[in-house]
Amino acid sequence: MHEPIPALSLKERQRQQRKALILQATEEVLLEKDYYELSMDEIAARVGIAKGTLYLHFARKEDLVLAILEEQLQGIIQMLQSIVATPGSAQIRLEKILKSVFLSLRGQRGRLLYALFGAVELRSILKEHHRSMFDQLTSILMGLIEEGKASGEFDPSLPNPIMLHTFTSMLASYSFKRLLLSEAIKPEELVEYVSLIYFRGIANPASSSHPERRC
Amino acid sequence: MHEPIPALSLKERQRQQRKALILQATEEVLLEKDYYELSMDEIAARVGIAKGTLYLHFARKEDLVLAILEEQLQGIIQMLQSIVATPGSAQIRLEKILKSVFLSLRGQRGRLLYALFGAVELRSILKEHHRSMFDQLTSILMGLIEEGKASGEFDPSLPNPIMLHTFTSMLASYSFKRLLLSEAIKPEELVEYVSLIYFRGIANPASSSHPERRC
Amino acid sequence: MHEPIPALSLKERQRQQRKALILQATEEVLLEKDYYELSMDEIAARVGIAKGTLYLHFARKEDLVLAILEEQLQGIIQMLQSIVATPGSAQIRLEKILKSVFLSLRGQRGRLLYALFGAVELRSILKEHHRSMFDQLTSILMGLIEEGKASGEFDPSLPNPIMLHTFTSMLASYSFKRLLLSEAIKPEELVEYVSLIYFRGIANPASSSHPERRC
Amino acid sequence: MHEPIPALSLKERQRQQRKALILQATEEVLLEKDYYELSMDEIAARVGIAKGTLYLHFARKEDLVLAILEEQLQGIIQMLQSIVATPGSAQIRLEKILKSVFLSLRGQRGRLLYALFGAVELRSILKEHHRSMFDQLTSILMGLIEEGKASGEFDPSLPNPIMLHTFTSMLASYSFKRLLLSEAIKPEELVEYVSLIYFRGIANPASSSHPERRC
DNA sequence: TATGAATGAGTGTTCATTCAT
DNA sequence: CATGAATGAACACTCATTCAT
Repeated sequence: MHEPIPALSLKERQRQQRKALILQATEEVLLEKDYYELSMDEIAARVGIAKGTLYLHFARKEDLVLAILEEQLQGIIQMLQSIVATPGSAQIRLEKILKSVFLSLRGQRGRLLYALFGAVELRSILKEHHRSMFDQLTSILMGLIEEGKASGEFDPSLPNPIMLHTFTSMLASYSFKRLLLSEAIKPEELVEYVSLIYFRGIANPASSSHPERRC
Repeated sequence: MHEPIPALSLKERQRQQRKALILQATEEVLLEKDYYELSMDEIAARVGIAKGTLYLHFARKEDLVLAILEEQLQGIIQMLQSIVATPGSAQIRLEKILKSVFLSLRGQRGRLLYALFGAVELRSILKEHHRSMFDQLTSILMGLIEEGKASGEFDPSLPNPIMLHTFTSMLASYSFKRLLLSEAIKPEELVEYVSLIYFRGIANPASSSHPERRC
Repeated sequence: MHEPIPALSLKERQRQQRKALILQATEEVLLEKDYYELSMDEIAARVGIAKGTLYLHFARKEDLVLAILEEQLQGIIQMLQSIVATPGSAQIRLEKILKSVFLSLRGQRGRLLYALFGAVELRSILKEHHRSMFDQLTSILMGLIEEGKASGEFDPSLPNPIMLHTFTSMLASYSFKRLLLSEAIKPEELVEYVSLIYFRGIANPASSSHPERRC
Repeated sequence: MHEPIPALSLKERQRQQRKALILQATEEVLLEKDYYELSMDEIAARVGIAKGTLYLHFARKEDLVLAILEEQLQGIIQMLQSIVATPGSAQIRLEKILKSVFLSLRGQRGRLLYALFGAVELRSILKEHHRSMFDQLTSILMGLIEEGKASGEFDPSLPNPIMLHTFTSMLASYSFKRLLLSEAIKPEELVEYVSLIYFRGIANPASSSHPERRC
């Protein structure tokens, strides 16, 4: 009489487990093939379940990919939040974010995200569906930028959206991705120089925190 | 009576016209769908010709898209070259390039290029085929950057590839594209601020050309 | 309660049934059209299933036809083997083979085999794939011929390959096929005379078994 | 006023020449590809004329192939007739025919004929169309057989159709064709042995012309 | 007359989705 | 609930044939 819930939860837990397995298998495949080459057959085979079973968890192929995107975005948001919660100036924390993203580019997560991003950019259905998560993402970064402005680190004459989008341009840059994957440069080095350019570019000219600005 | 050429040209002109119509229709569709959703049936229907006719002009779907990509890249390369040939400092010319690209983003050309770029990223076949054009493109920009370094405009301590890829990150940025398409900002304004950030970022600290660096 | 097999067999039986239906329909069509005119659409329509279903059983059109060829060749090989295992002289058994083939010519099997044979001759892919079955087939006949020679029935001065191929020329003769299908002659009669010619032709002149050779 | 015909003939001659070129090109292609791989495009290209022009000479692809078949059959008929007109016994002349056919098997004519034969056997349209030529062909051979019977060379108890079709089975045998193309045996040798078998098989037992029949 | 661009029905094959078991 | 056989619309591509020039 105490808890019918666990009994339900048991099934539910299995269900979630199965769902997680499907997502995981799909991610694996997505690292090898792109969205259009991804087939439900292959996913089912890799999970070791019947194709029909996939549809008990995800009504459409799209939903499956959407779920992965959501998962990944969630991961990024968490990463951002944990970095934001870190002590240090806005610049230091933005640098950490840059570094974290660039370092992830060679790993699964990074490659997966770019793969998804391509599909997301192209397919408006996907685009619409995650506006809120993207908004969350940008508002976290925007918070940091505002902080930096408030603290006098950043140039107050620059419009925030531009500072934000310039930053995200570099975060989500195919140019840098290619550069990193070509192994022509190490992520740490790239972060260093890109930060140098960006933060010099948005630095508050009135501030004396940058040695090269001193006389 | 002294031109056998026009007679030949008549048929050829019609041929080219038809080809242009196909390319144009394909471009239109590509603005709505991506490469994989693009169907030869739809293109034919939109041009108003039979499907088989498409294949008189392009042996494979790939070739059709490749032709568009080539055309667009050619256009960009020409744009870059004509801007590079313009008088002015490296920075001024890079700014012109930025402006030209951002201004094009609302037009067909810009959106088309982004659409293709997505596909290009995904399909290695396309990637291979146009490496030389991409190389041409980057070497033009690299030339400007080297010029700017030689003239003392740009920070000599920054590695050229990083300066280049930071620039292209902004040129080919989905963030800026979205910002512009959202009509939240005018291209001219965006160019102004992005230039401010980038060129401040890469400016030669030893140079006194930038008023905000003076004491 | 001691058979998990029937449960498995149920689905499997249905599967095999469906497969058999497809093969049968394909055979029917192959009696009317040749390999190139055979269309997956028509087969599906004739079986009364969707086109896609065909591909659950045969990955490619080729495989479908190959399966039929294999089936038919297997049947012939078994027929040959069972006749070879029969008592009697080599000549008697070769005659039985001739009779069996000629009798089958009016039935599906015979006509089907000729239809396939045409395609086999033309398409090297099919040719290669079944070389071993053809080899098996000829080696059975060759065995009989060698037996006949060893027993003194056949002329030892004739090269075996020629005796073999002369025999198969008559077995797989379009001329005889046409003659039989024209109903101008009964298979039994044809066998009788053709045997007379062939075995007189290859008879051992030194042997006294043939009355017409006696003085 | 004497002969408007030559003037017409000039055009007509050109027309026939063109037609011959088309036939020749088609034959060339047919030696490489089979009927279904044969494309009107390729023929036109090889002749060096426009595809539409083909249709001024042959209303359908089928007619073109039919014309070649006719041409080839005509050639064979002439060959048969010229051999029949030769002095010698029926057997000797039939042997010449066998030799002539086997020798041609490695050459263009032979291969072409087999290629056509495959298509002809399968496609009833072609089959119907040339019944008369086939009839001519068989009646020539039948004539020789009757001659041989009349002269006492051949066994009078064998039905003529069977003697005829046994002969054509060997003439048009895929088995012998393969044997010859495999270069396992020389045509002359094959003719020798096949003749031995066939003519021994159909020999008149009452006749004393065959040494091996003597006591 | 000769052309060759245009046609469009037809091909084999794929795959997300459904549903009877 | 899980299955996987069945579906059928969709796809890129081909080619004999037509016909305006």
